[in-house]
Formats: sequence, C-alpha cells, structure tokens
Amino acid sequence: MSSSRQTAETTLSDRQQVTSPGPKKPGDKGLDAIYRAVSEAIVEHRLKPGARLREDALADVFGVSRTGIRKVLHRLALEQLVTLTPRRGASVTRPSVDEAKDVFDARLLVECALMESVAERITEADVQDLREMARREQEALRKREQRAAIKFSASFHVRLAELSGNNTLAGFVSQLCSRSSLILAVYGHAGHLGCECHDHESLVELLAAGDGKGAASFMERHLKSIEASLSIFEEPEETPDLRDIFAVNA
Amino acid sequence: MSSSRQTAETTLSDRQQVTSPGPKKPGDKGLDAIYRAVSEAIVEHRLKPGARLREDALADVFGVSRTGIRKVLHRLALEQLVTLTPRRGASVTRPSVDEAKDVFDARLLVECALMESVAERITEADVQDLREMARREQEALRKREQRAAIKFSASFHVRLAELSGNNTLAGFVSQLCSRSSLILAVYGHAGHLGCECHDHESLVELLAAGDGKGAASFMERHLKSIEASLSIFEEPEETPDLRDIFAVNA
DNA sequence: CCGGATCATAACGTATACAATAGGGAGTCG
DNA sequence: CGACTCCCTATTGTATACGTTATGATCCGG
Repeated sequence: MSSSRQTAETTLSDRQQVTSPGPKKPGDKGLDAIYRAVSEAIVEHRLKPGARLREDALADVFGVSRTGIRKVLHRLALEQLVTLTPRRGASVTRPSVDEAKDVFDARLLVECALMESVAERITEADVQDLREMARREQEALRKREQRAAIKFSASFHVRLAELSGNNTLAGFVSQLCSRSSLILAVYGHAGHLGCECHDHESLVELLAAGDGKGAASFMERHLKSIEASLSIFEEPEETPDLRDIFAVNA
Repeated sequence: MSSSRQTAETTLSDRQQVTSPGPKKPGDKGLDAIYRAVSEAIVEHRLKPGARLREDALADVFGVSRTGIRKVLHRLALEQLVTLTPRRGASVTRPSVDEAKDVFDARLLVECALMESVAERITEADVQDLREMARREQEALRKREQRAAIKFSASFHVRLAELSGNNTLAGFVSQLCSRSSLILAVYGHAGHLGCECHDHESLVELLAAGDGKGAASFMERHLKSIEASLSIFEEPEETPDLRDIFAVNA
C-alpha cells in the first residue's frame, strides 16, 4: 500500500514550506496562498496525476486545519485540477483522452480568437513583459529545468489572454492552461516539452507588429503542434490504468 | 438600511422547502441539491443581485449546518454568481458593465463557434428535445411567467452547447448563461425579456437542416440583439451603486 | 446641535470533535 | 490451496464551539 501513496507523500514533503507559517491569522489570505502553492505544484508536475491528496497530510504540511484544506481542495476540484471521490478523498486529476481533446479544442477556439484583440490593445510595456517571460522560459529549458519551463509557458499563455481585456475569457484560459499541464504530464513524452521551439518569441513579435491575424494563425499552429506531440493512442476500452500503475514514475 | 436587506430575506423565506428534508444524510448529495436550489433561485431572479446571503439564514432554511452552506457559497463564488466580501459575507453578484461586456463577448465567441459542431452531431432526438424546450419557453412567456422563461432560455443555450460534444466548453457556456441571467436582472428592462421572438425555434430548424454556418450567424444576431436590448449606459466613473440602491426594486 | 469615539452585537473565519463509510487484512471454511 | 466473509482501521463528511472583526448605536465632548 506504500508504493503508490509514497509517490504523493514524497513529492509533497519535498517542499513543505508555506508562505507565512507565522502564528498570525490575518484572514483567508493564507488559504489563497495554500491554493496557489498546491496549484503551482500540480502545474509544475511536482504532484503527478493520480497522486492522492489526503486532507490530514496537507493540513499538517501547511500548518492549518482540515477546514481550510477542504476549501482549497474543493476549489481545485471546481477547476478540474483535482478529482474528489465521494468517500475516497482527493487526488490529482488524471485527464482522459476525451478531456484532453476538449481542452485543446477549447484553447484553439478561445486563444486564437483572442489574438486580434491582443494585437489591438498591446502596449510596448506589455511587449517587453512578454519578451522577458519568453526569454526566461527558454533559459529554463536550456538549463533542463522543466518544472520552471512548464510554469513559465503556462504563465505566458495566461498573460497573453489577460491582455485581451476580457477577464472572463482570461480566466477560462487560465483554467485551460492548468489542465493542459496535467495533460502533458500524462500524455506528453518525458524529455519533450510542449513549447520547445521559439514559438512564444515569434508570437510576441507578430503581436508587437500589430499582426493579429498572423498571430492567430500562428497560435493555431502552435497549439496544434503541441497537441500533435502528445502520445494519445485511442485505447479507451483497454486497460489503461494498469499501464500507468506498472510505470508509476516513468 | 432595512430596505435593501429586506428584499433578500423576503425572497429567501418565500420558498423554504428543500428537496430532501429527510433525516438521512446519504453523502454530499444533499449539498448539491442546495447548490442547485440557490443557483436556480439566482438564475430565476428570485434572489436579485445585491441580495445578501447570510450563512446562518441559509443553514436554517435548508436544515443543515453552516459548514455545508459555506461550501455551496464558495462554489457559487467560483462561478461568479455570488460575491464574497472578506468579513461581510456573501451576496448575489451585481455584474459591472465591463463584466457584462466580457460575458457577452465570451458567449458570442464560444456559442457561435460551437454551432458547426452541433449541426454535425445533432440527432433527431436532440432536435425533438430542443423543440420541446423552445416550446415550453414560449409557453412560459405567453403566460407571463418570466421566471420559468428565463430558466428555460438558459437551459436551451446550455443544452445546445452540450450537444457540441465538448464538455469543457459546455461548462463554460453554462457559467456564462447563469451570469447572463444576472446581467439581465440588472441591466434588462422589466417587461422585456432577452429571447422574446421565436429565435430559439428558428435556431433549432437551422440546426436540424444541418446548416451550421447559418446557425452560427443566427446565434450571433441572437446574442447581439439580447446585448443591444440591455440598458447599458457607459457611466463607470459616476455613482452607479447609489442609483441602484435608491431604486432597489425598480 | 453636531461630530467623534467607544462599546456591544452580530456575522464570518477557523479549529476541533464526533460519526459514518469504504477498503484492506486476517481468519476461516469449502 | 483458494475464495469468501467479517472486522478493523484509516479517512472523509458533518456539526458545533470559539475567536475575530466589522457594523451600528450610544454616549460624550465641543
């Protein structure tokens, strides 16, 4: 019973520091910090899909009671990052093939359509900011720091969506990017990250030039190439769970 | 001070029956029923924007403790249906002008794009189902039962999105429709409901004929006409809150 | 008579305690 | 020797209790 659980525990206890472990309880701000910590850990693949998230363990790690942990867990469940099984507890969501397809279709639809608005509204400061984010992502990739690279990549896409001015759609994109990270964790190749080439840098230049249509088509190719790089074999009726169980840390 | 609050209390206690008040607690299924009840009440405008949702009152009404109510309230807050002020409690969200614009832009983008998929995948049974929903909406409108009409209208749009086969985007549309109901409650005219004409029925026939592009453009006109019917005066820097406070039940 | 400060109350935020349930292990029977 | 059953434990679901804080009223001073 220790093998599968150990994975989650080890990954979790690997970084058991909370932002403010002080005795003060200013409000529910601390809960939001815990939410960000867990969410980031999931996006960075430090918590892999299928990892169990026991309330007691999380409460102990973050120094709060189960009450706050439950709130965070339910919020993550609403965003489809964790799956809540009625009496079994929470675990990091393992996206199905259909879910993966839905998420990428949604990203294709929303993110491409947003490019035109972004191209119209983008400022020079935004361009500088995006260039910096793309640069840091490339630097992380060069250093083989895949965790940081994944986080920067997701942040880039979210930042881009925020520049559209539509906060509602930006929120959707944020969720979709987080779920995409889960999908990459399950169906992506080990050494092959999603955005390897200099796609993001090229995208920034297109937007800086005000070429909204060009950015949209580029984003379409970009997302499709990521989706195409996934190892999605249509085998829903076989025994996919067993394959994962026998190769837990693959 | 009592005028604005009284509205919420009265509307709430107007219907204090829960789906299953039995002594049995099978799981968190009861919580989901409470969530649906509150969500439906908000969508049907029985809980108007700005109405305060006190935890104790809700707990008393539904016969559960504050714990479950808190979960429901936080879930509704995640969907932007209620607003949680740190130490002030929960209240039905009063969408701002910018939020309204974002929501309708998002609907325009997503729902129109979904029409093509729907036209390809729709079956005869789906057509019959949609026709029935549109018919019931028209019947409710004819009887001047605006609450039921609003609910049926939102259900129609959600059902349509579900037929696209993309559950992720369908979930987004569901959220957007709920928020649209809030927007209509704030910025819509009293007697003028959103989908008055036989737009939905026409839409069904276009989809039944497999005309995805036609349905998309029709949906575009449909949503734009709803948005155009709103009384959105661009006065963000004025004192919009005061105007609403002085005309609570307008 | 008006403005400000203090205090009381009411509501939320958090923690703790109790109860229910599902899963696993050991024991036993066929 | 294998499979089934029963019990035990671990973990979540729910409720209650306590602390904190913001709001509103009252009282005092100017």
